[in-house]
Amino acid sequence: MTTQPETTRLAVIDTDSGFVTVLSKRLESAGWQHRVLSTPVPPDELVAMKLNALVLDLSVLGSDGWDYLERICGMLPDLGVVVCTGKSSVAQRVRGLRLGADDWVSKPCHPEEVIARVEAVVRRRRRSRVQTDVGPMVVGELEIRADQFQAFVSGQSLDLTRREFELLQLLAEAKGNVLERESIYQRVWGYAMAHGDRSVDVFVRKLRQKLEKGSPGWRYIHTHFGIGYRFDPEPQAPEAQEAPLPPAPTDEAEPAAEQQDSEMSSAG
Amino acid sequence: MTTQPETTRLAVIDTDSGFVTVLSKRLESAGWQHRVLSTPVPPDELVAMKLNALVLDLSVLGSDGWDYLERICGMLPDLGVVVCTGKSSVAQRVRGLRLGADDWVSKPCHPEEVIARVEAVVRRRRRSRVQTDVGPMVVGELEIRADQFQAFVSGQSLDLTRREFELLQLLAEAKGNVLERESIYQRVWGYAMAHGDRSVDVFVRKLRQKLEKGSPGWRYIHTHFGIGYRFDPEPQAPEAQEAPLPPAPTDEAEPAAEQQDSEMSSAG
DNA sequence: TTCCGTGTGAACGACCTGTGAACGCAGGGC
DNA sequence: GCCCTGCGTTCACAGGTCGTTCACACGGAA
Repeated sequence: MTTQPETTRLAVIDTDSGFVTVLSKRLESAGWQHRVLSTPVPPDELVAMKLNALVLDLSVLGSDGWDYLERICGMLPDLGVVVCTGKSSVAQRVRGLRLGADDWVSKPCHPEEVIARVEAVVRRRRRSRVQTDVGPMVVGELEIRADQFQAFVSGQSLDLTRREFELLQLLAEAKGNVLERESIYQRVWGYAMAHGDRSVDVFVRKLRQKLEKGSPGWRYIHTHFGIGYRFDPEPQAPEAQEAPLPPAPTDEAEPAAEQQDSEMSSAG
Repeated sequence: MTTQPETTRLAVIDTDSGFVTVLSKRLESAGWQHRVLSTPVPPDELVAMKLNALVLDLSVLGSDGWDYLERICGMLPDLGVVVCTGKSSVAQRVRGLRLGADDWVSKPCHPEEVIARVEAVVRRRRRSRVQTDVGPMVVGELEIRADQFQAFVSGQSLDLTRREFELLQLLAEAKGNVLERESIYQRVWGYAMAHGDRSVDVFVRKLRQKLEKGSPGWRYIHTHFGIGYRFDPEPQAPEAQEAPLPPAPTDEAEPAAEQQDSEMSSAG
């Protein structure tokens, strides 16, 4: 779980158009955010790109290559750097690695291997990074904090259980899109949903209850009949609702619950 | 954290005596602790060696190589793995890297390059690790001194054992964030947590006992059901405290820094 | 209308966590 | 060499929480 999307942001500095084209195509289909640069970019600009990794052909830089490499690695210790360059000697490769490169591949090389090596570099960097920087997500009155496995409304926890939180997170990340039950189950529970399983429905109900309790006046989860659910925060009654108060947390005698889904169950 | 080993602990699994001899000699003069193994060692034993890195010739393992590689990488996510093997195809290299290897070198190769690549892998791992070492950390009534492997309350040691201290330090550094059991185990014990292992719980209990003894009236470790633990010092009973000390007003002494969230209280 | 999908409440059981204690191992003192 | 002590691991039990399941009521679609 804690599946934060974590797409990889990659830049390629190379002038070898054939190689770059093939690599780009492959990156495209893998869904990586990437950018091709044919000239050495000042380290400051690289910083601004917020990259995860860099594929660099040293030959683009001529004799300044070593300096550039060292500067980059010094300034961006979190950046994964894969040097991908033509023929090289052992001494050159060792020098590059010692200057801070994470890997060194010699052309000609297969794009798939380059990608696999970048993945390995990024994977290792991510794994050892302390995962503190997951920005909270704000939707409607909600603040969804992955680092706390919890959602808040004005600083107040909704007391979600783990499953409830994971469901909410999944729905919120797909904001606006309808998710089928099977897909939800698959991604939250981790395996295929058995036919007739109502777990998703039950959890949606629990989630709605807690959302309603913590953020009345908003509707977050919408049912799509015969399909599944969609997350989309909507203020419900534009007036008289925004008071940040929890006035009488007694039982839900919500008067303004207009159309459907109020309580039915008399025999409850 | 986990402190010390400035030196790199490396194992080499290979039967190529010529290569191994040259490599060993070079490692020797570089002052690395290393060990050469000519047979595949069970993953458990590798764990016990507390390695930083492993150089592995897949051909030693025959067709079990992939399994072995995957198992090792799964069990020891912090271990740097460099596959160093004979001829290989792109597909094989990609497979190895995807299974968790950090690098792949094809023989024949220069020992210096192998060392440089191991260095790069280990560096990547260490880089993000250290950073917050030196200054004593003050949280609540606690003073956590990494240089002493000990925590104090008004100068009085809590008599933490090493594991207890490492657990406390890890939790405290992640202050405010919920840490999953698996993550805690991985980072304190150094390898993947076996299913059903209760060690983390037991140590949390021991830690809580010692914290309660030394700093009653504060709660430090909070349980998050189904997830793990969170460190956040909270004064428990604002009154009835002897208020003995003016805790060093350094940076961290904020008790109620974050909005408190619910945590599902154990024992309460 | 009928059929099927969804909302709802409740109850059961599985799982999770706290806790105490026993075990095995390693190191130090005698 | 032997014993003692400290430490980390493992086991068993207790209590609580949470997830699943069931039965039924409601609502949309044919």
